[in-house]
Order: sequence, then C-alpha cells, then structure tokens
Amino acid sequence: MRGRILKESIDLFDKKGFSKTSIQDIIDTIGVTKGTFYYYFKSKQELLMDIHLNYIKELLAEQEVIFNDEYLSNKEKMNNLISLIIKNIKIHGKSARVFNREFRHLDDNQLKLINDYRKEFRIKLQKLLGEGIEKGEFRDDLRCDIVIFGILGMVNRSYNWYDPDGEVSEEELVNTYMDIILNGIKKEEKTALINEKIIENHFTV
Amino acid sequence: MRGRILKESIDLFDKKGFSKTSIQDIIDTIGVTKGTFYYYFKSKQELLMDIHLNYIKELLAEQEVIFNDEYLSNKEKMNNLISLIIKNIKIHGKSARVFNREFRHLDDNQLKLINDYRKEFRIKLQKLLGEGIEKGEFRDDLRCDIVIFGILGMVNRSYNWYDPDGEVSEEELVNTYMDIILNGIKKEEKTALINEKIIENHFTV
Amino acid sequence: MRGRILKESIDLFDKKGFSKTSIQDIIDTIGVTKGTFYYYFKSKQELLMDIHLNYIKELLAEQEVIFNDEYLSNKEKMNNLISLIIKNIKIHGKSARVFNREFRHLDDNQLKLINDYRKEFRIKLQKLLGEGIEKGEFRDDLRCDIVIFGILGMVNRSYNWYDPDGEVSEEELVNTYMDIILNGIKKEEKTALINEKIIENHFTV
Amino acid sequence: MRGRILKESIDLFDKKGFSKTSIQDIIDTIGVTKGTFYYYFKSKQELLMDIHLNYIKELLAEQEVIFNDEYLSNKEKMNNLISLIIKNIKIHGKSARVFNREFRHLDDNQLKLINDYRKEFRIKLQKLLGEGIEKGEFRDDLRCDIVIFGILGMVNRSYNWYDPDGEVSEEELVNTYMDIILNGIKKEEKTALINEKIIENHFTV
DNA sequence: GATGAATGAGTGTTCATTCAT
DNA sequence: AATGAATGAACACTCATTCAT
Repeated sequence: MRGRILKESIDLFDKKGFSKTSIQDIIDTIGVTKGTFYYYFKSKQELLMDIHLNYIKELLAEQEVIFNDEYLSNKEKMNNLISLIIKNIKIHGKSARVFNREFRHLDDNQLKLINDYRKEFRIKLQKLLGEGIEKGEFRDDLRCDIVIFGILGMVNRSYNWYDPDGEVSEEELVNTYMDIILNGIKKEEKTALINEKIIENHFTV
Repeated sequence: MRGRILKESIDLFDKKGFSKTSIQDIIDTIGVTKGTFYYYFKSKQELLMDIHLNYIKELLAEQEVIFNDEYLSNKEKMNNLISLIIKNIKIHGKSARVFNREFRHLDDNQLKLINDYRKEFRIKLQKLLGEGIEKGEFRDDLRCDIVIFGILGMVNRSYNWYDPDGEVSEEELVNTYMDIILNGIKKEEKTALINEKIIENHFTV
Repeated sequence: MRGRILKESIDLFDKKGFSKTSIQDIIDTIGVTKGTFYYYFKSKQELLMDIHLNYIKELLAEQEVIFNDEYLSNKEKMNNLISLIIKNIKIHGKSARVFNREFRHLDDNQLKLINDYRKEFRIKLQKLLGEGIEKGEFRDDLRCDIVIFGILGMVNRSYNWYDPDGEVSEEELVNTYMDIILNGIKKEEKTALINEKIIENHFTV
Repeated sequence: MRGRILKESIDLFDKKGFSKTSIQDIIDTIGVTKGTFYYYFKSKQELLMDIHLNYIKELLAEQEVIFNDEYLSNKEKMNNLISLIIKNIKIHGKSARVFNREFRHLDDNQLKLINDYRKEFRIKLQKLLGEGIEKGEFRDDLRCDIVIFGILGMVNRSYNWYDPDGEVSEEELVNTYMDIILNGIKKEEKTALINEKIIENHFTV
C-alpha cells in the first residue's frame, strides 16, 4: 500500500503539482480512506520527502556504479552518465520532474538534506571533469563548476520537454548532447576538420 | 499602486512560491487592504498572468532587437542573446524564476498563451541557428531543435544558481557558455589546435 | 461580533467543555461562518486565552479596588473579597468555571502568563493576611500560604456547585464562609471569648 | 496488562489531560498495539469510567472505615478524614486529579453514577457533621451543606497545588486545615464566648 | 491474547474572493 | 480609490474504533 501511495502521488504531483494535489486526490485515485494515507505517511510533506530521497539516492547509486567502472575513460563515463539520465526519463521521468520542481515545498531541514545530496552528485561530476582534464581528455581553460552547471542544466531540462516515445530516439538525444558538449556546434574550417578526422580515427583505433 | 503590487508579488513569489504566498502576505508587505488588491487585479491568478506576460513580452522584444541587428553574424547574435539572459539575472532574476517555476499555476487558457510566446522565443532561436548553418557558421549535422533545447536548458538554469554578486563575473559566465556551445570541452590534439588558432585569427580579422 | 463570539464561546465551553466544543458549534450558535470566526480570532486557543485574560484582569482590577480602600480593616477587605467572588458567580460564573477548568488547554507561554496573574492575585491576598496578622486582626501561628490556599479552595469551589438562584442567598453563603474562616483564624483573646457568650445568649434569645 | 494500561493512562491523563491523550499515546508508553487496548477496554471512555470507579469506591471504603470506628469522636473522625485525603495525594494524587478534572468526559449515564457516589461521600460527611452538632462538638448555627462544601473545597483543592515532597509536611497541612476548620465551627466554651462581646463592642467603637 | 492495517467522521485552519460602504 | 467584515469551500490532519488474522 505504501508503494501504491508513492506511485500515485508521484503521478499526481507530476500532473497537477504538489500544492494542487490534495490528499483527497491521492486516496480517491487509489480507493482508500484518509486514515490509510496517514497510517503510512506522517504528513503530505513527509511523502514528498520520501519521493525526493528515493529519487536522489537511486540516482547517486547509479552514478556510483558508472564512476567505479575502471575500464571507462572519463569521457566515456560522462557519456554514460548523460545516457543514464536521458534513458531514465522513460522510467523515472515523473519522479525526476517532481524532484526538480517541488523541492521548494520541503521544510528547511528536509531541503538541506536534499541539497546536500544534490551537491554530492554535482561535486562527483566535477571531480570526473577534473580528472579528465588532468588526463588530457578535456580542456583545462574552463572553470569546472560552470561547465558542470551548464551540462547539468542542458541535460536535466530534458525532463521537461523530451518525449521518449516521440520521433527522437534516446540514442540520438544522448549523442547530440555529448557531441555539443565535447565538440561544440561551430562549423570547423577545412583544415581543422581534416585534422579532427585524423584524431577521430586515431582515437577510435 | 498596481506597479507596487506587481513588484512585491514577484518578490514574494520568488521567495516563497506562488501557492505559499497569500494575498494577505502581499498586502501586508505593501500596507494596504484586500479591497485594494482586488481593485487592481481580478484575481491572484490574473496577477500571476500579468507577471508572466510582462516578462515574456519584454524578453521577446529584447530578442527582437538583437535579431534585427543586421551588422551581427548569427554567431554574434547568439552570443549577445546569451549575454542578455545572463545579464538580466541581476535585474529580472526574480521575474525569471517566477516565470520558469510558477507557470503551472496558470489556467489552461493562460498557459496556452504563455506557451505560445515561449515557443515563439524558441523558434526564433532555432531560425537563428538554421540561418547560421546555411551560412556555414554552425555545423549542419545536428538537429536544430535539440540543440536549441540544450542551449536554453544550459543558459536558463543559471537563474537557479548564478549569483551576479559572486566571484564569477557575468562576462566570464557568458564566455564560458559560448565557448562550450561553440567549441565543446574536448581537448584538441596539437594539429587541431594549431588550425583552430588560424581560424580564430581569420575570424577576428 | 467579537464580543458575541466571546460570549457564546464562554457559554459553550462552560456547558460542554473546551475540547468538546468545536468551532462549528460556536459559529452555528451565532449563525455565521468559519471565516468570520477566524477573522476575529487567530485560533481556538487564542480565543481561550482571551477569555482567560479578560477574566483574570477584571478580577485583579476588582481586587485592587477593594485593597486600596483605606477605610476598611483587613478583616473587612477579606470579607468584601469573598463577597465579590460569590456575587460574581451570577454574572461571571461561566467565565470563572471556564477559567478554572480549561486553562490546561492553553499552550506553555499562555499558561505561564495566566499563572503569573493567578499568583499575583494569591500573593496580594497573602499580603492582606500578613498585614492583618501584624495588626492583630488574625492569628499569627499559621502559615500564610497554606491559609490562603485553603480559603481560595473553599471559596472558589463555589463556582462548581453554588446556584445563585437557589435557596441559599449570596449573603448567607458569604457570611457562612467568613464565619468559618474568621472564627478559625482570628486571634482569640481570653477575655474576648467570655464576652462572646453574652452576645450569643442575647442573640439567640 | 489491564492494570498497566490503567496505571499509564492515569499518568497520561494527569499529565496531558484526557482529551489530549490518545490511545496511541497510551499504547506507545506501554509498548503494545491498539488491539491489545481494545481487548481490555471497550472504549476510551470506559477506561476513564474505570479510573473514576476505582477511585471513588476506594475513597468511600476508606471513609467507611473511619466512620465506623466507634472509639473516635466526630471531631476526630473529621480530622482523620482530612488526613486521609491529604496523605493520599502522594499515592493517589494522579487519580484524584483525573477524577476531579476529567469527569466531564464521561457520558450521561456514567456521570450520573459517579455523581451519586460523590454525593454519597458528601452526605456521609454531612451526617458526621450533623451528629457532631447534636453531640455538642460543633456549632449549630451554620448550614451543614454549606460547611461541608466549604471544607471539601478547601481540602480537595490541595491536589492541585500541594507537593508532598515540598517543605510543608503532610502533618502540618492537615493540622493547619483542621485548625482553621475546627476553631471555626467548634462550639465555643462559655467563658470564651462572653468576652467576645466586649471586643466586638470595643472594636466597632 | 495480541496484532496492525484500515476506516471515516470530525477537527481546526486557510484563503481567495465578494461587497456594502 | 480604498476599506474591511464576511463568506464558504477546501484543506491537512487526528483519532477512537473495527476486524480479519
């Protein structure tokens, strides 16, 4: 029952927003009574916190798995991470949207905890970037924090517009983002492109 | 008075969120009574709509100015647009955050109108990109819509974390974003870099 | 309206008790809506506090008047005070019962304030007793605090059983209490005791 | 288990009041579940009734013992009764406070029964006083009912303020009360009464 | 004897909104 | 232009109680 309440709440919070979703809405959807809701959750806010914790903890766990794979370059890790985020939209898109939209309804203590987790995620990404720079995979003339904020902004926003059942495949989206992030959108001059080609060849060999 | 209500509402909606800000909060801040509020606004929602309209219309107007400048390349127009957005954080950050967070509280008709404006902004950007591609300024092997969504995600998110009074200057932020967008973060191989240099020289000449 | 709410609330709190009286009960009695109640009172508890403050402040004011009358002996002042309490049952009996029964529903801060006032009332009575002892009006071999607690217990309980419209007149009740109290705590002179007999004899004849 | 529930309930009802104590509070304190509570008690109100019945029945039984002691004068019986009440504060103070505060939460039938017992206790005391008057132990010019209400008010209130572990010993409290009461209602000796007249005359002049 | 999931009526409270003045 | 008393629907939440196991 607890699980069902969580699931339906996420649905409704995604569809209508936290403040416009009443406990009544939730229990009506499930077909139970108020008492049942409060048997499983102390308050509406605690339910929201639960959703947040579930989401960020799973995300951190998945991030950890990717980061710990020693056979991957930092570039590849970043690619996999973006892929992870995009591919999760289908399964966890609702949670993700709730997570990214409704955290303002948490109280101060809850918010602090969630923001610590958020930061943890960002800092790890930053470290990934930093290591990649040291290894010569990434440029060393950009502020890491800004770059990461930029990448996260770009990728995370997908939750708000990307339809996994639409005409753009997940692969194309991931590849496009990675391409922009790695190479930029500027058209290279001929010579540059040639060399780029060589590099690419050299690289993939 | 109307202006004061708008101003204080934006402040409060930014600080506490739309649903957690009551009319009472607003009028207490200003020091008037309920009747006054309803003399100037039909409803709380109409006030929110007003804020949205003011924001998006001004943004579109400023976009228009930049786009109509025939002395700028598309690359430069994009740079100026990003600069516009970042520099607006100091003056219009509150409005922007309200605009990007609270639109879910508009009713269907209002939301449709706002979304049309939003789309107009995005489509214009997309056209800018498209023209740039035709002129050879930008790569032609990426989907325009995805690229624009990516860029907007990256830049717009700044409203949520960027502190214009912090250690990063607006110029640095704009340049970093433009650099990532145009060139990417991948470290170029020597030969590539050399050619890049040439391009840059060629470019600035 | 505020006054009406106060009045009807006291009635209901006296009749049914604070916790069993709902806001709904109160507004139904008056014929207004919930909003009206909350326009005048921040909460049910604040209403209760208001009742308490009104009651104790008026009581203290009346105590003050009696105490400041310099033409009265301490014995007479005590008599007048008891008379005041008993005679108030008709007009303020409901308030008094609410005051003496429902204070446990106040929160800690409210309760502290009310208890300070309560204590003030008691301490003043104690001073009255102390002065009377010094002037030889009362016995000096009893603890003032206990005596006052005893007197207050005796007199205050009347709110719970005394019916001002019943067969016992207010005068008789006051006189009986004073008689019990005075002839108990009054310093008996040897000679005095002898003469008392004469009166009694004379009286009963 | 039944006993534990009773004990903890009295504790909680004394500390927080009946209406503010939930079944949940009670079972949490004991460490059992709701079912257990309802296995032993039909309802919360029945539990309250149980507490009331236990209390008043024991009190009546103890009253009975004192009253049936044929070696005691009525004066002594009254003294012992007051002593009984005061000394009980240490052991039964919580029950007594619950009994004197929470009876309003009983339903009509329960309340009627409890009030009958209460009355029985009072009437017996009144009879004790009446017999004492006949035997010349107490004054005969005061209404018995009022006197008993007064005495009970005085003594019973002790439950609300008297701390058996404080600086005033139980003996001192009992003696003070008895002193106040007895020397008030006690029939004065001949010689003593004669002198009173003189004082009074002297006084009013 | 004891569990604990589920009930559902009821509670205090909030708040956007109206309207006579 | 502005007031502020009054509305009333909605809300989050509580809690004594039931009952299948």
